[in-house]
Amino acid sequence: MSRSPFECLYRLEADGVNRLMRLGGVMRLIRITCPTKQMMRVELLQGEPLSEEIQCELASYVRDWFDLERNLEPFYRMANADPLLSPLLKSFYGLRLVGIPDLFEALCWAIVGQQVNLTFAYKLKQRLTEEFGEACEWEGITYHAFPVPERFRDVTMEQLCSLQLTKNKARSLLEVARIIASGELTRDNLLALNNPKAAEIKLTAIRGIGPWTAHYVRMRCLRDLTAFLIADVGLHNAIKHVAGLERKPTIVELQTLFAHWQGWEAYATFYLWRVLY
DNA sequence: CACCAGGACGGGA
DNA sequence: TCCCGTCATGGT
Repeated sequence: MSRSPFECLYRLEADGVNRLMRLGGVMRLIRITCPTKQMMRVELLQGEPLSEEIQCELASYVRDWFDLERNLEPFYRMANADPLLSPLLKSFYGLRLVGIPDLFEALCWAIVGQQVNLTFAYKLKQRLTEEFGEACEWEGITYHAFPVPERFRDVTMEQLCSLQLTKNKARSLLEVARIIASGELTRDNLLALNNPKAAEIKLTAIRGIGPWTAHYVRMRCLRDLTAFLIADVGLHNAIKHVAGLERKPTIVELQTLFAHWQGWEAYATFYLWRVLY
């Protein structure tokens, strides 16, 4: 969670994380801590108590966010026997693939992250969030939530470009907002396809969404662990670093590696990314 | 000023 | 289908 100091959608504080999120149509501020290694506590920081139904919704969001239902033993068995991954287990044992359960947020994050360094990508996300998202203040800190797609109905390309998005990014963000707001594209639809390739085809049909973005969304939102970011510059650099190479790996070398990670490509990628920060 | 960054697209072979 | 030039914009 501490990966980026520029993260604007949650705040780390005293061994826990605070986050503003929409629950049952209302913005609520929640806090998550781990009192013991076996327990995660989710509490409400302000407002009326949650109904039982909304409590369940929140619980399932948190389970999804941190991939809590996943049995990682098979991954660790595979990684232990892998020369590239086994050293990572010592440092990151227990790390789960942090998700982005909201499809619109995941797509936007991937779009702003295309071909720019992460520092700048975080800035773009922050500008979008502060400009169009909801916010609340608690104990002197302002918390922000990522905007909902409906918020972009009357937003123009020029507005987005003034936040330093490129024209292509502005255009595809507005298009994504439109088709999600209209119900044309939903996370449940993509999951119901129950077919990674079909989901990829559906996503890449959108202008501005290429293979990298589609796999990124499969990995972070649809929780498809076979997603592989073969063209990801960050992954290339991570492998170069871990393997002690003088150059970045070739596509063929990457294909060989991914072949060894069958079924856990996304976790391997997520663990490798960690060495960069 | 050059090169890089968690790419996408379109034209041509 | 595959390769390659081009676009685009802040960081370092």
